[in-house]
Amino acid sequence: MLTQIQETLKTLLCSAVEKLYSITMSPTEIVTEFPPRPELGDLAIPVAFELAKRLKATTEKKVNPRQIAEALRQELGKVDGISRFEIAGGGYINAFFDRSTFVTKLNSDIAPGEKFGGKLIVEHTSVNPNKAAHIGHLRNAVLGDTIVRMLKATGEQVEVHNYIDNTGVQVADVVVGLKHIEKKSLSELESIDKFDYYCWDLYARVGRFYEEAPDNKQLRAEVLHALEHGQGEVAELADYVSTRILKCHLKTMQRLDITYDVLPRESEIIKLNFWQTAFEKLKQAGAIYYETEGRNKGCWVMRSEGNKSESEPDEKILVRSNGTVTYTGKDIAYHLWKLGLLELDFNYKVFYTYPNGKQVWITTPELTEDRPGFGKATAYFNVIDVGQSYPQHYVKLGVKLLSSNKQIDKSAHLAYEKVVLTPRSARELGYELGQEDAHRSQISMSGRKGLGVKADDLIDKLEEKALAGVTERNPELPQEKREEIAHILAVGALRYYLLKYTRSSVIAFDFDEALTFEGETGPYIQYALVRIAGIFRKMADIDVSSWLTNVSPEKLTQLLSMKEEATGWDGNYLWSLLHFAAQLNDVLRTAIRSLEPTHLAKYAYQLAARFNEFYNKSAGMPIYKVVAEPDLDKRMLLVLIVDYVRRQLTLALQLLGINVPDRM
RNA sequence: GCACCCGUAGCUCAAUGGAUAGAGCACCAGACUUCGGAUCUGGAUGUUGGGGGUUCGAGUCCCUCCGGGUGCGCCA
Repeated sequence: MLTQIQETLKTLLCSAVEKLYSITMSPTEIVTEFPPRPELGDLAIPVAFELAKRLKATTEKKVNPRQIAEALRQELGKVDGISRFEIAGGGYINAFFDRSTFVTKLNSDIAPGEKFGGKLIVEHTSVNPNKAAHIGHLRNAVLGDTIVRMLKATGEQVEVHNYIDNTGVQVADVVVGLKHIEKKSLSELESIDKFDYYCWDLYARVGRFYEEAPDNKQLRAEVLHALEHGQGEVAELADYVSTRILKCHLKTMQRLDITYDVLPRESEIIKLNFWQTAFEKLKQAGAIYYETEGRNKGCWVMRSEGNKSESEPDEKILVRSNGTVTYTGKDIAYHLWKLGLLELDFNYKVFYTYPNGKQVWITTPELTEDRPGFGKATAYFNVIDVGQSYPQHYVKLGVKLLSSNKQIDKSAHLAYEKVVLTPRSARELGYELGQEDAHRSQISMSGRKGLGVKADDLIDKLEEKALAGVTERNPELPQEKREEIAHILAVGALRYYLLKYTRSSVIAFDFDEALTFEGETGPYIQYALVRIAGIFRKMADIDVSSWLTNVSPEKLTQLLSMKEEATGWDGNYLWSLLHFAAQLNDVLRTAIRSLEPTHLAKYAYQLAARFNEFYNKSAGMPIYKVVAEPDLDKRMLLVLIVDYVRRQLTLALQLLGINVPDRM
């Protein structure tokens, strides 16, 4: 309903603006906001400020925004669903809704906004398959997964990729460790439990191994060389490592309800010569240059136009002087494929089946019959840490140079900042701080050093703590049920923790903060819904909808605006709660526009806080006792409000990938 | 040296160029014969790092300085 009113007003204002000022605006250009205080109205439109600016620019005349607002108000006249307009402040047009109409038309549907259209590819997680995932990887996966949920909710077709760099240095290093430090054969690996943890430690040992003797690093080059050809014992070992670790990662992410559609591997990109085709296309399009002199002599490079200085042209090497292709080169080839610009396709096979039956596909070197139809997207979104902005810039530049499709321009690098450790959390992990680190406020996690909070460890701790709380409060529930609830709470706590920060904010990981269930946390929001569930357990067979069709608009309006001294009933207060609950769709649009799930997370928390406040209004003076309210109309309205809050809040949490228990 | 990000309450963080800059944590004091206290109410904390500019309006945009982080690989 709220969204409908917004769209109606925007459209009407566009024609009013056209008529009065001969200025053409599109509805999307008209901004609406919610007034800071409810007395000011239900919707504020600052369009008069914008018009004053434009009029000044074209006619040189200064016009008072208030006059413009007043004229627009006259032109709008009477609008359905709006009881009146007021001009406020410097020139806001504030709309007051017809409350009874609004209440009868409440719905919890996500209204599709401006669609991207076609298929969108979201790539996230993409952890090197050589060790256990840590908390930083979780930030990536949770961000990506939430974006996926948001886009799908608005009706977009989304394909989820998790890119697997199975032939890179990191996998090679673990292979060096297995072969030269542990001296393990392939058959001996099978019996190792928690293989990702085992490799976590081994990887750190390899780092030290390289430092012990400079010659040891030669071993890495040998392994990498073997991986290039993709055959032999070393290649088999590497394939075993990356495949088994990948399974570990999938299971870890599955704990947080994160799944993928397809797992493209670097080995197949190499084997199928994606780069060769991409290379030819880039050359034909004049997108890359062969350097004949200078420090990059003998290399093929891509230049970033308009952003180069005399001394150091801004460019990225795609082909080295020895003829080998860089990672960025391969990434460009992969992205050309993503967008259907390569005329080549992978072979696929099913890699893993989730408990709900959903299948994940992986690319494979064998020829297969299956053509699941991956790729050929209109735009891509890459969730990759901010440190890779430079190569990501060239990836986008590359694909744009090879396509005239404007939609591709909407593709984006969803850059996010790292998760780092506070010195305290590093010590809690048993890490001895060196002299340099001791002064720092934050300490980077490092796979090479084996320093980091492993994802599964953290989830275990959260579940353990949640279980203790659930058991304390619900001792009568069977163990299995309590564990199920504890899991839901743990996921809620973790996902909210990772989403409450904006992407550009560095998260300084702290165990106490991550493990709390009080205050601004996921379980706080879940708790509000558990309380609501409690209310409805006591009101099983209530029929609000038939009441709603029979109650008079006058009565509804009265209930939602009157203030009773005797009982404390405040209709305006209830209206503002309802109004806030109706803002979900608006918030979702903001979150998608900015590709910033934080907006949604903060909103969910605020809505839960509003409800908890409402719930506690019964303290001291029993004002809004839903179950015990003696007056039928009042009781029905309270049920309606609580039910609406429940629907909207549940939806908001679903978008964040957080489930709701009925008890906790 | 060049580029990007950050700097907001004691701490951790919010705030599509809009109305009186907000939350959580921590601290203190409170909350009914509970629709569940993982909750709520109250307390007080701010020259939004400094300075200049743009405009009806700046935490937000521009310039500059200070402080912190990251990138600027023929690594991935």
